[in-house]
Formats: sequence, C-alpha cells, structure tokens
Amino acid sequence: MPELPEVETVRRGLQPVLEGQRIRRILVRRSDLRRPVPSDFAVQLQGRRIGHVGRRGKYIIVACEGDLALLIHLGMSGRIIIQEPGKARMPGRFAWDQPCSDVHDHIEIETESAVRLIYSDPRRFGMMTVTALSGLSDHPLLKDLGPEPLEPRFTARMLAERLAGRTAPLKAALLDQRTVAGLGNIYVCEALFRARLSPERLSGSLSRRDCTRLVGAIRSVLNEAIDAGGSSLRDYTQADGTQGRFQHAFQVYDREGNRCSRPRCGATIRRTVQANRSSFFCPRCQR
DNA sequence: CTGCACGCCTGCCCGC
DNA sequence: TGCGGGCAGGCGTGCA
Repeated sequence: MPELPEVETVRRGLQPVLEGQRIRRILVRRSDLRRPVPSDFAVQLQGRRIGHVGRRGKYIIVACEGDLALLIHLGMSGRIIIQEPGKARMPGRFAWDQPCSDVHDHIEIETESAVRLIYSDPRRFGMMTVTALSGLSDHPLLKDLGPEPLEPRFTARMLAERLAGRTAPLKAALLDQRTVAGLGNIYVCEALFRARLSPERLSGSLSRRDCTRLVGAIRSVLNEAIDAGGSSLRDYTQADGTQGRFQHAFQVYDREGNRCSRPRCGATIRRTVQANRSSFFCPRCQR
C-alpha cells in the first residue's frame, strides 16, 4: 500500500496521460470497494474534460469539468495501470483490444485518445468516488487530514503543537492521518529511525529539538522515496509497470534481526507490535 | 475527548 | 504436495 511517495509517483504517471483529455467511457465491474462506488459514477464523469491531477495525503484528486473531482485511494493493494494504444502491454495483462481482464480490475476509465486507466485492487480496501470540486477540502474524507509534510508550512513548531499533550505512542500519532497526511507504516518507521526517536516515545514528550529532527527526517525520507519512484513490495508498481527502488534503501522496515546500519552501532533491529502494526527500530539509536 | 482492538478482503509465505 | 496460520503498504467503527 501505497503511502505518500507511491501515491505521488502514481500521480506523476497519470498527469501527462490524463490532463486535458476527455473521458469517453467508464466501466465499473465491481462497486463494492472500501466505500461503494456511487451508482451514477460513470454517468457523472462521462464526456467530461480532465483538468489538474493533484494529491492530498494518500488521495489522488482528478479535477474534471463541471465542478467535479474524481477521488482515488489505493488502500493496501490498489494499483492503477495505464494502457496506451500501440505501447507495450503490461506484464501479465491482456492486450489492449481484448475485453477480458484480471479479476481484480474493478474500474476502467477510457479517454478519447484511447488511453485506458485501470483500477486494480485485490483486497478492495481502496476507493474511487466522485464529488464536487468546489469545497473539496470540506469533504468528509479530506477535511480532517493533517498538513502536507512536503509543504513549507509543515514545520517543527506545527508538529510540536499537534503532538502536545498527546499520550499515544509516537508511532500511532504519526500513523494518524490527522497529525500529518500521507505517512504509513514504512515511512513512519524509517523517519523515526532517521530522527533517532523510539516509536514508543509518548507523543507529548518530544522536545523542540526532537520535533525539528523529526520534521527533517519525514521530509528527507519522503523526498528520497519519491525520487526513487516509491517502494515496490509484493504487488505495487508504478502506473507504467516499472518498479520503485526505495525498498533497497530501507534501514529498519522489514529488517528485524539485521544489524543497525548506523556507523559503529551494530545493534540488532527489533520488531514490536503497536496498534496492531509492526514497528521496526534500533533499540540503541532510537530513544 | 483519547487511545486501541478489530474487521474489512485477498494473496503469499512459512512451517508442519 | 497440501494445508493452516500469520502476516501485509489503510482506515473507519465501536468500545473502554
């Protein structure tokens, strides 16, 4: 599942093929995703010209004419596949002109230039819906999201305010999308390692210095991951089918039992379970 | 109010 | 080789 860097990578893949195109046809094979796809989903979007392809947290937001916004969340296992006529077919996929597709290809959106966008999601934890573009920030799915971690207004001061007085472990607070938008299990683990903070630290106990390190760590890990095209675990790939590379740069995530990569540390990476999620950390470097 | 366990759904990997 | 259990990138609900 895609966290912010993977979602941003998908967004960047969609942007050039979608912006300015008109939607010709939409096919909803399954509407029982995490939230049901609205019954008038296809009717609303059919024939609309696509505007900006944006992102908020882990949501992709596709602006469409007629004051509409297509909202996409990839959940744990969602993928977006782009099929362009005349281009190489996706590995394991059917050719462009074959009607049949993978059983997990739930929604197809085709543009007038015959580009086909396929939403595929085995676990169906993701969602796709359409809503009004105006006042989008008040939408129930978006209104409580915390600040965008890569925007300049996300500062140590802001993070300190959001963590102040909270007794939840730092790990849980950072996974909470209301604290900061876009982090998930991998990048929280990696950011906490870079900031040398224990996932078990009480959120409200961070000093200003801790917050400064944490903000820097969150920014650097997200930026590096985006530069690497995200992380490819199991089934995730970019929209054009290529794999991300950031999984090779993990320092703690899924590295239980390995040596800490920090020079002269040599301690063993541990795994614990917090809030039903695995936390990976170096018990020596992270306090 | 806050924090946390759980369920949602499928696939994969591991150990027996 | 087959099978059961545990685990997985998220998030909303309901409970203490």
